Amino acid sequence: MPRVLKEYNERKNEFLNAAQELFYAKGYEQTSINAILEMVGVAKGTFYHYFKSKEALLDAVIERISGRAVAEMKAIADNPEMDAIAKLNQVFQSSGSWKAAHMAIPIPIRRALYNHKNIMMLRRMTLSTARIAGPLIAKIIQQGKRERVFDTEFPEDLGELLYMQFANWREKLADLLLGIDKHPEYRAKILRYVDIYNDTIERFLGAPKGSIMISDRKALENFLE
Amino acid sequence: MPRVLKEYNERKNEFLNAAQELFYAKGYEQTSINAILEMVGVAKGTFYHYFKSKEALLDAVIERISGRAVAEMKAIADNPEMDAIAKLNQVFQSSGSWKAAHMAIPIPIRRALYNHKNIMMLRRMTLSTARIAGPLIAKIIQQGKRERVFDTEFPEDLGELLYMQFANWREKLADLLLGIDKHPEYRAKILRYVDIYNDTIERFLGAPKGSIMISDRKALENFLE
Amino acid sequence: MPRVLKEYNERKNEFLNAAQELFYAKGYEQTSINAILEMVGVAKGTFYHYFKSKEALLDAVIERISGRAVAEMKAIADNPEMDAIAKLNQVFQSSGSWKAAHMAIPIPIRRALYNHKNIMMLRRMTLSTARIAGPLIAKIIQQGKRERVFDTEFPEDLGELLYMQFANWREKLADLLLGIDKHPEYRAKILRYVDIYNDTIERFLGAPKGSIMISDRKALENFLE
Amino acid sequence: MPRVLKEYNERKNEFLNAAQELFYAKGYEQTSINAILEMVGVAKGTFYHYFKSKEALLDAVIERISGRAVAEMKAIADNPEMDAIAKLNQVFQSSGSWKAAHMAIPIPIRRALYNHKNIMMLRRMTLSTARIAGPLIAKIIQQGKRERVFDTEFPEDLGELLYMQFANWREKLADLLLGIDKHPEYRAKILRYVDIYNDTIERFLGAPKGSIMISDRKALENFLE
DNA sequence: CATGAATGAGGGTTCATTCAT
DNA sequence: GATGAATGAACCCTCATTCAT
Repeated sequence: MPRVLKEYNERKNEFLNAAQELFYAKGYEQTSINAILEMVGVAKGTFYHYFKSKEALLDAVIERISGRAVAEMKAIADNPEMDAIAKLNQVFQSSGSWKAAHMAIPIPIRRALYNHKNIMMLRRMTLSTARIAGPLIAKIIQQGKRERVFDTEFPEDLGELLYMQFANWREKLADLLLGIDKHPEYRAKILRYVDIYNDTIERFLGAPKGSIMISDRKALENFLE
Repeated sequence: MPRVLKEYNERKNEFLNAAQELFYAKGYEQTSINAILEMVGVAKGTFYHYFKSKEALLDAVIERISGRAVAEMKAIADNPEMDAIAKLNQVFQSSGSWKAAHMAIPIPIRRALYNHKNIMMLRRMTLSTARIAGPLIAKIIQQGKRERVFDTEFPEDLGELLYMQFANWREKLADLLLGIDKHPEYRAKILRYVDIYNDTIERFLGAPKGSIMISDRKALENFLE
Repeated sequence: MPRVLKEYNERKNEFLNAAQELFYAKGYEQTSINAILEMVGVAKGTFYHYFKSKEALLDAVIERISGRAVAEMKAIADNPEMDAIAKLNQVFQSSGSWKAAHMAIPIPIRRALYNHKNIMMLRRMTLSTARIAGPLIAKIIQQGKRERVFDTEFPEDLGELLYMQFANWREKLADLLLGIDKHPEYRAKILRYVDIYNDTIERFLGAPKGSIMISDRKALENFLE
Repeated sequence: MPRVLKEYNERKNEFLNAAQELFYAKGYEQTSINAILEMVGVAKGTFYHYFKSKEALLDAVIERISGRAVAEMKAIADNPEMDAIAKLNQVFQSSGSWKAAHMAIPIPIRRALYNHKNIMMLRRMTLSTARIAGPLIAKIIQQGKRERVFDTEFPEDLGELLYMQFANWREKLADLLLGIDKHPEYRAKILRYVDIYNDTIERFLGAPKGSIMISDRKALENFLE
């Protein structure tokens, strides 16, 4: 194999990209270092210049993903011009994870991502993100209390709980989406669930009816064609 | 090793028992067929008389567990003498999985059970149970509507969603319980979460304030000593 | 590869034999499990039915070798018909390790055995043997004291020390033997050393001049042709 | 890493120092070039400017150590003012290797040094030293013969043999010292061995009783507190 | 002289599964 | 039904060494 030299961070990113793609597609346990090596196109030993172990690679992948997700959220949460409801809706709707996980990703990969062999990574990503996203969302909720659109006694706790709820909803949605071929009735079910879900969040926060559109019904309807 | 002959179903149950214990304690991937064999006290080849593969064993374990959980629920749901609220509270509170998962199980095992290496099995158990428990709970909700204690437009969907919500709560609770040693403040957080959680369910169902005690605050308070 | 079934102990012995030969010839570190497998003619996984690890195999090899050496010694030491001097001479002269290590073994293997890459195993064999041989020899020395042919204050300690001395001498001798091609003068040196060595042991034990022939001069002279 | 230029020999010495320390502490095989590089604070490729291979480095380390040991001995042996017995006692007692190996070195390092994984290097050092030290000691023995305090027929051979004997004794002593924690009775054993050992050497050389104190009983007694 | 990314053969080990007995 | 020796692909990882810069 001809030797191709690259800068440290460039190669490291190649590893992260390859790993992320394969972990998504086949699951962490099911992805061999060999497969990653092959995708990056380097020799066996090269891996260990960049990561101490396979597990360290997983950590890095997770950290990168949740880091990116949080960065987006942070930008929204810190925007001084938006009101709390707009922020909340956008934090989730525009969340890279949402779009990325559901719309843009090709179906076979999506199918793999939510395969049960993959749950572990997904869960760790969720938890890792929640830890940072929780306080961020909590701040939005507090803003909402000041703006008198939210009414809740537990703004801090709700930040994290809301994010977890979102993550679970996302998984449920993915599940249903992937089952549509077999169960056409899922189409209607999904739209019903969107309503229930948004409604639930409103009750959660004591927000005005119809204000929360964490999951965008319109976008979904379009997607369901 | 002396050859011990047993009835087909007896031996099969021994396999299921051993597998369940080990899967709980160490996770599915981390449990080798060898370990199961050793626990059952039987030779290598014997395994394949009972299960086609390791994966088939997992399926059987999951099926058995969710079958048991559902049987308990069914008995409660079908009881003609209870009102809906009592049924709902008891379905979850007395749910074998709940007690089993949190109170009776020794800490190290609980720690293992909720380790992220184990999530896959837990998730599959939850999904498997939810599929059957959903309609059961839906029936209770409908009874509640007839009794005018619940007020919701989506009784069918809520059955399943409620169960999933419960499962997520259970995981979150386990997480917090296991972290108490390191973070004493979790003690207070857990009790706060119980309130939030019960409150959430009430809003979910449009139930009277204070009626829902899916998670029993008193029991938890005692447990937290 | 066609499957060949053997009895547990037979196969285990095949492993021990192959390992011993290869460890001797190339050293422990330099011998790959693969090489052993190839020599035994079985598949990779088979190894781990018999030994928990490569290190466990080394332990077993060492134990077997020193076990055999000691068994021979024990037979001599326990012989009620021999006097102490005869026993002492025979314990070492007839010691399997001695003959095996120096006379019968083909030169290239002998060369390898005493290669410095191999010292570790040799040393462990020596120590392992010494631990058991020490008390055995001590008993002979005590018999010698009773027979008034040995005169020493430390019969117990001398048992072990004598064995170690012997082992060192054996190594030195091997060294010289292997150097004979390059240094013809070693021939004379070896014979001189035999004398010195036997003399040393006599002084060690306070034995009569000429009584000790731990290393057999005659045999060596013959060998040196 | 900033590039630091050093004089050839200075850097080479840094390599030797690092290697010696690590070889002692972890054994040759167990020490990776990487670890040495890290300790020197220099990049991968640099190593091969100074040593052709890892083995060449070991050779250099051994050569340097035995060179130093011999230099000390030589100074004593060539001292025209000392008598043979004083020289002999001092050659060993003051031998850097002795003090270094037993008294000054911290226990964990000593434990490592005499670990069986390390024997190969130790043995090579001993042999390498013995080759040069032999004739030196032989000269002292001959001086002793002239001074009529030694009485032996083989002064030349005894030089080397004496050194080897010393080396073996040193290893045995190290072994016992390291076992003292577990076996308190070793304390007495060590002192007994010192006596036996010195006595042995006297008989070896035909030296007056009590003249030889190659191992210093007093120093050891103090050390054993 | 020095760097450090890259090599790649090879290491020991695991384990679900097969099959002759 | 049960045994357990045997399989072999695949696993993760190590490390002395090379070489473009």
